Amino acid sequence: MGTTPGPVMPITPGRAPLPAARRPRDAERTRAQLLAVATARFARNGYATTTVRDIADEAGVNVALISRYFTSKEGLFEACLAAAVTEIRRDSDDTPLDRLAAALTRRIACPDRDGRLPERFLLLLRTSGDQHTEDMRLGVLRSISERMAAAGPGDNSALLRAQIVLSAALGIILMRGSLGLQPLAGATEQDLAAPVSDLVNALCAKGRTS
Amino acid sequence: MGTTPGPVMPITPGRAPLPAARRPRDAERTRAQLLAVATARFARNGYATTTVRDIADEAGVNVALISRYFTSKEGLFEACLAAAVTEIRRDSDDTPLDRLAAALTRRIACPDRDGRLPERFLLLLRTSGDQHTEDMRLGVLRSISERMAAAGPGDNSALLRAQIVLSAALGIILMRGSLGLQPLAGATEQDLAAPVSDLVNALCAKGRTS
DNA sequence: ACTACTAGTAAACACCCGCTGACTTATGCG
DNA sequence: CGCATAAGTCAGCGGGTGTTTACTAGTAGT
Repeated sequence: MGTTPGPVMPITPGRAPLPAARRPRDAERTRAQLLAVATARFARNGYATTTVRDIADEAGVNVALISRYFTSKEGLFEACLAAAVTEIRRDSDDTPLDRLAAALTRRIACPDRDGRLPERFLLLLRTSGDQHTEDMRLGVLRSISERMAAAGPGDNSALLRAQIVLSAALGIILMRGSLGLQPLAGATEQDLAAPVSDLVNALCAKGRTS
Repeated sequence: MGTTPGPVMPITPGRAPLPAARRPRDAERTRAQLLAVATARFARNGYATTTVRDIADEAGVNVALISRYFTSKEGLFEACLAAAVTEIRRDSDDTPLDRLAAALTRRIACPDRDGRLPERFLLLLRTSGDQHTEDMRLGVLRSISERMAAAGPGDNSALLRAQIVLSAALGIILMRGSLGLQPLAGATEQDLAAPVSDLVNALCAKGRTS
């Protein structure tokens, strides 16, 4: 805009005059930023509502870079979902089965320092209409519920019960993050601990009633 | 689909040649049909994804009638949500509190003859961005959860627990109707009865553990 | 310093969306 | 019948969407 093309700052052109770690032209960085912004907006507002211009503007880059880096809006969504799925899978495998209730509570209550955990799960509930992303979504939900089913007794209804618990968790996340129903939306991890524990025990515990 | 009122049959133009009670030009009927189709599509595919032309085509009428009868697409959505809310409120008031688990199971399992019950609840999870519809949504969720809270003991956490049960129910409906996760999606009312009963008892029953 | 290459930009394209105004057709009433 | 009115249709408008093409500007290799 106002930066004339003339030699304004005659600093030594050899090395970087900036303090440190400032690369104004970093493809990986902008790519990652695009991914982060898109994930947040897709999770919060859904696929169809979110526009590529909004994403690009918030990321501070040009719209065309979305098509360049991710082929299309749908490609960007797929990349977001893929990243979320691998992260969910990773810390799902790290969770010991006997700590299931506590882990679930933590996921629901968004205890992560950057608050990005429930965002990933919210993204699982968003759809772009593409079949490939639908398969990814179903795949991770299936494997999580299968792992949860292993925590309880070997009933033939164990998987069904695990999926009900998973549905409950996602429902709570949706209610808190997207609908904002009070007092559920404002409940802390401590508030949620006992009820969620009751829920998990009633459906998945080894010594459940029925 | 096949009943086009085109000039195919040159019957006597004086009176209605059709058997009986068939009025091709009925404002209330087309209005109701528009509402039914819109509710189904909004619930299944969301607000932004659904186009007014799709709705009009499926209803078999012209697009302009949506603006005529409901002012705008958002007005149509609001009408759909209002109808769903009153219906939900009505049969929520008819449900005795001690039958809560059974009633919830029935709502989840879609036992209605026309299969429209979970559709209404699914609509509660869709948003158009308008504040007025947001208030309607939150209002019905709040009153339902308050009524459910009255079923259990008078804890200060009763409302929170009731909202968790409600979130679980909506999560299950979403998982069954929109995601299609098996075996949950294919579970019958009988399959769901015991797990849902356990869930409700663990969170809302008078003699619960914690 | 010159050049090849890549990150990033600007502008426009083609399309689809919700909506509208003028028009056509059927119904009800005198 | 004649006609006023409501029900329904048609074609097109602005506007916003995702995407592309042509361009500029930094950066690394020699």
